[in-house]
Amino acid sequence: MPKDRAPTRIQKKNRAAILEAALNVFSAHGFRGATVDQIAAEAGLSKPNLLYYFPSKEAIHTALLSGLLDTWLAPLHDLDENGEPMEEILSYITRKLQMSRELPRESRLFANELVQGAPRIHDALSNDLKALVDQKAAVLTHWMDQGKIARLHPHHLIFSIWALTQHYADFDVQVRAILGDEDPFEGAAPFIDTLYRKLLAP
Amino acid sequence: MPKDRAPTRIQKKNRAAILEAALNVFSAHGFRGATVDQIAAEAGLSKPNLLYYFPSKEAIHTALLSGLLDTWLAPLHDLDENGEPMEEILSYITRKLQMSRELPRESRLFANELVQGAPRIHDALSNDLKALVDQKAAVLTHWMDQGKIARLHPHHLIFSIWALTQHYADFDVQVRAILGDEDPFEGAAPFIDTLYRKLLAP
DNA sequence: TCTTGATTTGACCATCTGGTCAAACTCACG
DNA sequence: CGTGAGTTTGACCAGATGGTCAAATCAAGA
Repeated sequence: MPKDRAPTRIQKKNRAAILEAALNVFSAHGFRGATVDQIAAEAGLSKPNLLYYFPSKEAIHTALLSGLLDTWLAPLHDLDENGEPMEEILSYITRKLQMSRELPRESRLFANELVQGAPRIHDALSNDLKALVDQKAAVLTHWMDQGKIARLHPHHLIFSIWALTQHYADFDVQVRAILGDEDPFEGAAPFIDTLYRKLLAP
Repeated sequence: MPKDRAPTRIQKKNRAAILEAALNVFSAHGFRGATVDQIAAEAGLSKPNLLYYFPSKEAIHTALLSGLLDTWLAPLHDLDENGEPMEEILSYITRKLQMSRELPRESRLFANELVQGAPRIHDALSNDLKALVDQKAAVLTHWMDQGKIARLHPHHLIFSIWALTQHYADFDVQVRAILGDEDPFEGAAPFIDTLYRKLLAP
């Protein structure tokens, strides 16, 4: 393990390669289904070499998740209470759907973790995530009080956005098996947009 | 392995116990994350004894999935083209949400399989499931043509129902971490009902 | 009760897996 | 170019895991 100085060129390159490989492998097989050998091979390193950069399989997983959590929650973070309600929400939805298209591995990484009971990120859920969602739920409620959007359970409104957008990344195989050649997102974008325009109309 | 005669009392009991245990373990850890020892222990059998009833771990998984697929798709199957459109759809949604509440293990079993690319049920998706969905999509389209419900992309309408209802089973930990003590389904049922009433109103 | 097939198990095996370690190699810089 | 820190690896290990097998035990019908 290198000293705690500034990371060298090689360290930066290899750490990045490992995290990239780990994202591929963990998102495709889950934590237990992934093997260190597989990640090492995909990163172009030997297993001992990989373990020179991260002390354990768990450490890679943790680094990956915590590094991506911010990215993953950024769109919700950006929901601006001073913006135009309808526009803010629809733009949040658009960004989330875009992330499902462009970052499906990240979506499946979290999906894998959550569906198995989130053993490694339970704390982040009950603390950071809950706080963020509660705060944004308050913003939504405020907009409802003002009559800017229809009155709905704010938490379930947020859940519905997550469910509808992430479905296309998480269950990609199923969606594609059913749609055949049709591009899922081509139809999903207008469908979801229509759905929320109707749902939120005051 | 017993002969292919009618199963004995003991065979029935043990096969059922194994499938029940396997449902617990596979739904909580995914295929690779589950171990035969764990399933055997949960079924109250020794590992060799379990392998006397099923030839391999994979065989248990396959038996479980194919045995549950019908149950899982029954509500969609029951969508009646001769029924009242709005009522049919809302009752389908209600049944799906109820299944999320009452059969969360089954939901997570399929979620685990799907999120990891459905390596073991890919065929069922592209054949049976696709056929069923296409057929029901045609029914929905017919109702739209008649002006009984709003015109929407029928496949995405079905996806949205799956996403919104199964979200509560598959991502249960997350939902509960955010809602705290509040019962998720208490709020989910009216939210989803309202959503589809607004969405489908012609 | 006896017999035969069904059931159960302890012991065992090959392979996989996460992780270690000392030795070898490479790189940057004085 | 020499040197010390940084990097890489072959060999190895302990425990987990899926699966096998012969022998022992059990159950039910003749």
